[in-house]
Amino acid sequence: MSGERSKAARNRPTIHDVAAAAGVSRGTVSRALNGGRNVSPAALQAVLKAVRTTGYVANPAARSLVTQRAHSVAFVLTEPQQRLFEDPNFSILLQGCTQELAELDVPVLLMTASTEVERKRTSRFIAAGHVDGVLLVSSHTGNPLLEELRDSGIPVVACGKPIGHEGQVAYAAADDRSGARLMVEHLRSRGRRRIATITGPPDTPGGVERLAGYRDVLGPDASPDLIAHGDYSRAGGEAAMAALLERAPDLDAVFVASDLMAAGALNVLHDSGRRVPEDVAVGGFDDSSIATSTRPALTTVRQPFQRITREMVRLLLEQIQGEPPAASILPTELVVRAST
Amino acid sequence: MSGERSKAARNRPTIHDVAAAAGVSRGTVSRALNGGRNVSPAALQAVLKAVRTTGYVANPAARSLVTQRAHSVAFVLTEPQQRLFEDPNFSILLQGCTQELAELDVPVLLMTASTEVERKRTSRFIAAGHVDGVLLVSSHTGNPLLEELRDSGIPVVACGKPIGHEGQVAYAAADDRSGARLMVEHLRSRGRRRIATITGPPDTPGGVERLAGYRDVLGPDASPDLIAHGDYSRAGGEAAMAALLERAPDLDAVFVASDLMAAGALNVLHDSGRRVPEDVAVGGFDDSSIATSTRPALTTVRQPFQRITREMVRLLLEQIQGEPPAASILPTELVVRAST
DNA sequence: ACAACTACTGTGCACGTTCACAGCGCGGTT
DNA sequence: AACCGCGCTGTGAACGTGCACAGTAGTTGT
Repeated sequence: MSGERSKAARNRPTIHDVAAAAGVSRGTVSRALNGGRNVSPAALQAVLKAVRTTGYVANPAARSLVTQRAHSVAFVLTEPQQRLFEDPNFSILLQGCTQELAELDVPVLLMTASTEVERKRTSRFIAAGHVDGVLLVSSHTGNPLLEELRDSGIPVVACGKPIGHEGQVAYAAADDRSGARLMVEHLRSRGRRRIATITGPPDTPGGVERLAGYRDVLGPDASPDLIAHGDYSRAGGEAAMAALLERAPDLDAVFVASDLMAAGALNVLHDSGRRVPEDVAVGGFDDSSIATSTRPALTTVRQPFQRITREMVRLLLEQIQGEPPAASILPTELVVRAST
Repeated sequence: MSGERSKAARNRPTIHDVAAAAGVSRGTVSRALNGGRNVSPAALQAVLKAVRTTGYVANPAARSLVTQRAHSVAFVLTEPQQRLFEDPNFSILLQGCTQELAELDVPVLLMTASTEVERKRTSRFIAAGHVDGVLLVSSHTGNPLLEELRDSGIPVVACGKPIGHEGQVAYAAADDRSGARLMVEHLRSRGRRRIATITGPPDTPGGVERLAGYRDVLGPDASPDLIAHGDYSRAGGEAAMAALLERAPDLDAVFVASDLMAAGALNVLHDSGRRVPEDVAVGGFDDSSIATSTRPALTTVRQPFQRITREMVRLLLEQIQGEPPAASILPTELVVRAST
């Protein structure tokens, strides 16, 4: 990254040029542009006009250097890269956070930390002060990155409850447990009696909480035969569904802990000759774009992604302002479609 | 974004601290860290050790200020936001570019420009010098952003041929036309005679080129009845398929210009009682993650996304170094699965 | 009348780095 | 012996901004 300066960089007007054009001093220009307090109306107008004529835009590096703030935020994904484009949830979170922050003129840096090398790089990068805070999308517990970030003192907001760090790390999450209860109660109300479940990984909050909600409703009916573990991937959903059919061929419903896994489960049920929902009812979780694209369309539990991203951003900005980390638990909603 | 300084920002070691710890001067530390030329082995070792003990990481803002380089790059998406999580192509491009650049320690800023407001914001942001270059993912022609960027003189690489700007703007693209030919020839070789197509929007390179490839093969057989336009969305694919069935109920194959639209078309064919591939063969384009998740799995044309992203990054870095914009056209490949 | 306050303005300094330059010692050539 | 070139080193300046401070003019209060 060296060589000729681009046309954009060359001759870019500085705050001095604006001051000269407006007939005031640098300080006045700076004040006029940052809040405009203690600036006379005449000076303010002159500055604004000079900004227009010169095409001045403040140099972010110079500003960062003196304010000790990067004025940007990192979105860090610790999941395998595959996930970003297989599971729409991640894109939705990314897009929601980006949009939310764009309105505040805060750019989002996208970083991944799925391998050891990437984690080191990301960690070092963040430690360098490139960003003021981190939006961390990492479901698996035990990832060293979270502790590294916490130790470095940089504001962090996790998406989903950070198991083992509750109270120390801010987070926003849907109420997984009661969402799962909603779904399982719904399946029961449809007359289903052999309700199986495909869970998320046991080291993720969604894996734990959604299973807990399932157990809340079924109690002793939640036999181990009816519980299979998935990894939130489509292939994982397929494998888990196949295992369930092997162990409990008489099941008449499945609550799947994510829409993507549910789509995999639907394919396996289809291949096994079972009709959905006549023979087996299928419930998902997320209400992602997948839910309406399967045949039949998925009954699912809606995660309020827009509120989640809004809360993540709010919690992060709060911490950047110096407030202590907090948490937000958001309600879920049952969305009934054709699969139950 | 003001308030207390975070723990990370407080007491961060500077190059002075490293110099003091190593018993050398700032200049020597700087030289040792940037290439290490004209530095004695003893000094180099001392500096490296001091860096380790102090935990020094260079301040990016200070570096940017003096080098006049942001050392970062923007990934700008001008499509409707919906697309980012509906169509895996965008996530793949994003993830590919991010990974490619991460290895060079260049962070990627994600920005959208789907509305007028966003475009203005993004344009201003880029003009401010936050980034050294732009990876532009914008299929529709006539977007003012491209001209704004070109006028500002910042290096830009488009993904897909920028219609009307060839030769002025660098780009990387798959060879859409010959890819389409591959698919239509394949359908013919399967004995299909009434081959329809669902195109992309006529103001996109994929919309134009893939249709041209279809016409190349079919010649006079490409009757208007057999051509429907989609918008690269799943819903668009559904609508186009429904229209085709209306106009040409005897069709026995469809070449769809994207996997996502093809998935929509499959659903409509399924709902209309037609069997795939027995009654109607369906070919997609992209070989995205969707292709293996439909039932039946999609025969499709593989876009070499990894090479595309690699080329985009290469072309961008070249321009940042001062070289003129160039273009890369990459070959496609037919992937035969169950839908044909 | 003078002091005290308010509203506004200009100036020096600092942020942390890179780069150009000058200085140094040392070995080899004139 | 004086000179030159070479490898290495330290130092001052500059990048462009925000902020603290000092200063000025005008207004209010006693």
